[in-house]
Amino acid sequence: MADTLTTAALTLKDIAREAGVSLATVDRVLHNRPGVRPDTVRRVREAIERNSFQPHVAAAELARGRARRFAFVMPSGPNPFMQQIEAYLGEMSGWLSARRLNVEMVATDVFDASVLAASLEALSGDYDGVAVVALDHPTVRAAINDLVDAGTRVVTLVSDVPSSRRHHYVGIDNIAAGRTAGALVGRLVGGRSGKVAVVAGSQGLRDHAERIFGFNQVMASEFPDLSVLPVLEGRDEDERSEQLLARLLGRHADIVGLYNVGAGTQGVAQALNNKALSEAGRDKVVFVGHDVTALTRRLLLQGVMDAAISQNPGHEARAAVRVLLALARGEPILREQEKIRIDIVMRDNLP
Amino acid sequence: MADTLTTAALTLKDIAREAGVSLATVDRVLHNRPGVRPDTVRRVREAIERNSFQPHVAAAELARGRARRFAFVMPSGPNPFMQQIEAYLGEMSGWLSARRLNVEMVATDVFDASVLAASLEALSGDYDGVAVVALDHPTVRAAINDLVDAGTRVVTLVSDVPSSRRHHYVGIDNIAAGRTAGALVGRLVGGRSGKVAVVAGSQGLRDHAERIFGFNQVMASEFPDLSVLPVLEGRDEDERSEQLLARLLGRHADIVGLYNVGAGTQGVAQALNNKALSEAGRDKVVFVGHDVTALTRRLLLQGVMDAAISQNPGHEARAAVRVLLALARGEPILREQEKIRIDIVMRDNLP
DNA sequence: CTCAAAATGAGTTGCGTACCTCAAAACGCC
DNA sequence: GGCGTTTTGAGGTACGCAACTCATTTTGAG
Repeated sequence: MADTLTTAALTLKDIAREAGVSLATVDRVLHNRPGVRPDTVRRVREAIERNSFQPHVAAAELARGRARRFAFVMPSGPNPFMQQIEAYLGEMSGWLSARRLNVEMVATDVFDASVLAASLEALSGDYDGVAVVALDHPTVRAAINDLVDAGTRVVTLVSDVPSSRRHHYVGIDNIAAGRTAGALVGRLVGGRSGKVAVVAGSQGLRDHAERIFGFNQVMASEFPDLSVLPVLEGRDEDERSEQLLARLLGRHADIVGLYNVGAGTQGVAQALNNKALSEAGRDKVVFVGHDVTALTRRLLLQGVMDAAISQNPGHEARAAVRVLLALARGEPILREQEKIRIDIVMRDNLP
Repeated sequence: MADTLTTAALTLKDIAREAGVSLATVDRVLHNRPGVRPDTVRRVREAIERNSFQPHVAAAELARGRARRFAFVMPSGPNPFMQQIEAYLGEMSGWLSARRLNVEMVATDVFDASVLAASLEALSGDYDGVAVVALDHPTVRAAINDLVDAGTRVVTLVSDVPSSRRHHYVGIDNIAAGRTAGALVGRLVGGRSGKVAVVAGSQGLRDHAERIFGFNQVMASEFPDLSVLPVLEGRDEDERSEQLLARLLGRHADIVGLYNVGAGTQGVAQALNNKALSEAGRDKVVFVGHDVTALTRRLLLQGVMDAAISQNPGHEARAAVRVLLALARGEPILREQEKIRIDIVMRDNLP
């Protein structure tokens, strides 16, 4: 009836006895310290395996004494999504200090490869772990690899550098996110045929490019009645996005759907709400965008926006910390837990 | 540039000095032990506040010695959703044993109030925390309250007993889940008018009843062109669900949408796939159901199912453990982290 | 076989807290 | 003021591990 999921609590002493060596030797093996014969190492490792021994986290943490230092390297501009991540880190402060973890925010221009790389290099040696919103660029990749070589744990956050040797990526699969947006626009348009507009920050940004790729994939294969118009590059700025989109809406009377890939949501919404349009008796344009912010929340409730694709910023913040901590402790990572999901948020499941 | 989120590491000794008392007195205050004058208690509490002191989790954990025992009281039947929860708990076994946490599974008939209550009462005193998939019934409520009074931490899992004094509920808002299902069916039907079928396990189950309530709310207010047919009670059984639904589909040629509230998904899908129907040249029925399992995953990929409302079972399992642990340690709960979201899962964002 | 180098054993200290004991001091009551 | 009671102080031990020292044993090269 009662089925236990955990094993008895062994200690290092038990392992030492099992392996027929002293505590000191087990300690050497456990921490990869030199001066142990390969054969002895094997014996100790086997004893650890055989008993599926887990060092007591609390004891290990207590014994090492020094606190751990983590750095979060984030964009300096006023980006609501990044501000949310910071806010959620702030909410964890009690959790962090109870574990003697120091988390520092480092603001930098993440869009300038050399500036970002310099910021990363500056952290070398001082930190146990670094989370970075990374630009995918050779210079940045090199800086990340340098950090890793220096023994610092590195996770990329939101935006990945797959070619680097970062230990982990905390963020969503942006191609799948684009596909999801495509499926939503297609389905919510509801059988009408017509054109679909796409507004992005820049196609040079890896995440935006990937989202557009996924979006087009789905539109082409599953919704032949909808044709996707060339991407508007709004640079994530409200004014520019509004102007570009307004012009496009004026030119094409049969736009039935809209995918806003990045920020600039305010401008996009404004262009859609334009009086001239509604007076022309047009159908509502299906509007799918990204992220749940105060603005998109309002737009969803008002019905201006139909769905938001979201990556939970709180989850990302906590996952980054947990992954860095697990890496530093040498604990396994709970992949399922740290995986960031693509959330579809509509009015009725607003978090 | 670098902004730290945590404070200096104080110890109990520092607090004792600050408050002008001895370590022993601080300890007494911290653990609500008797024998301290109210005035002294206040002085100590103030010193703790003033320095926002946090006991070192690792040290506390190490010092208390004994392992903690948690029990998960779950339905005994072969329910895939519950099996997933168990599986995810199994995946945590390393994490658990590194923290000297013992988690035991207790299978019982959660649909029989007196049996469930007896199972709960039997746990009294032996466990630090209990997570229970609870039936909302006065007898169960009393059993939960008894556990709480005995000092055991109790969280309800998946299904809540709001009137009890359980410390926390780990699960979704089922009314909102039903609303979300309604919005999805309504939107995905795409402007067609017709009838909508609803299949539930039983309207006597609190979560099913709440989902249906939310579903009807949205259908009535937002989709006047769709009329909801009386609920079919399939008792979460495949065969029964299939028969009931097949009969309904035969009677109403204009069914355009279907909401499956609980399990029995296999049967529902079979009824929809019936040859007789497809040969009649009917439109596809929009099918929205719950939970991502091997089956619903396949149905989504095949296009039989259009969307699944999901509560992440892995998240629920981990959240339950974390909440119990935080409660036992007297740590604050990260509400944002432990909140279970209503996930909308379509083919392209299948996890 | 010899001897230096490598491997190992034995032991210590300290991390911050929980939990306990015992003695001393402060207190309130008559 | 004396008494018993309550409150407080002082101190110790234990938890499991990291990190270190130093002595001792084993090993392999010459």
